[in-house]
Amino acid sequence: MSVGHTTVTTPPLVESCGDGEDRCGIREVLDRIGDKWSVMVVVELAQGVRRFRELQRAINGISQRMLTLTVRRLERDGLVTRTVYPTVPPQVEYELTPMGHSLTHLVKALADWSAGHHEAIAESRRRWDAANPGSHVR
Amino acid sequence: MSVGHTTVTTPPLVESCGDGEDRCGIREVLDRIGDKWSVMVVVELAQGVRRFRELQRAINGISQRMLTLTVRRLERDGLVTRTVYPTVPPQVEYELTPMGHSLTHLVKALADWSAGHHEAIAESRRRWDAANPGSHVR
DNA sequence: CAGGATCCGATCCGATACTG
DNA sequence: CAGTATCGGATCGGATCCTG
Repeated sequence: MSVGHTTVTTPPLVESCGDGEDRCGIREVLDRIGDKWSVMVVVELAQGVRRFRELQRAINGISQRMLTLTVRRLERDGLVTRTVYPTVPPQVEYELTPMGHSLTHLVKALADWSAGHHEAIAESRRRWDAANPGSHVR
Repeated sequence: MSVGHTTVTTPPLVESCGDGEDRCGIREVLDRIGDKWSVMVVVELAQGVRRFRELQRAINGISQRMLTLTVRRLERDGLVTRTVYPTVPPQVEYELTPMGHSLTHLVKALADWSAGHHEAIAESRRRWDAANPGSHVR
């Protein structure tokens, strides 16, 4: 029990964060899955092997360019394999690696937290926006 | 066991993702904590109440402007409370709300996954970059 | 101390056109 | 089908100056 005037402080969430060098490595993940499309690709590939066009059709709104960039970066990071079959027309299959699959647990946790709080967040935003009309924040 | 020529497909990771409307709500979280500084602020505030300058000193490299914007958005979403003491000079304290604290679990999971895979990712990148010299990806 | 306002370069991303 | 290449608008974020 903390008594008296001492400041209540919980132990660090992670070793050393907040430094510009990202020692805790969180930024590294966020730079990969924090972008606009990576999570969607991971979610889709979590259901099985997919071809390029299949991915594009499944992920509403993604452009050809962004899908290419996204799967390439996921491949570079070892989260996705890219298999080219020398047929005509060409056929390319994408699949999660074991590391990619381990990431789906995190994505699931993300989705669960979202589902559990997005209503409270929306409500908070409504109140804040009503209390701060014409704010540049948002 | 799946036998024969049927495609192996695992059940959906989340209900309905991949649509432009983000029904699974993942984007909502990512739009908040996926930016450059929010996670760092949450990590710092997970340790206790902080004043504006304390946050800025703790988070290496963050500009005044971005700290302001970041805490304002966190406040708007109901993850952080902002308490102004009408003293001179002014004193403003930031603190995680219960919802903000619940988010730290997710951040912890993020940090753990990062720590467990960042070496494998770095290695994968080295190999990919060596195999794809002069690529525009990255 | 805790910001608000402004300027401006960097990056992201969509649209479009072209290719093996 | 599965890309690559290029252009341009929008957004992000840093630097700087100013204020109660």
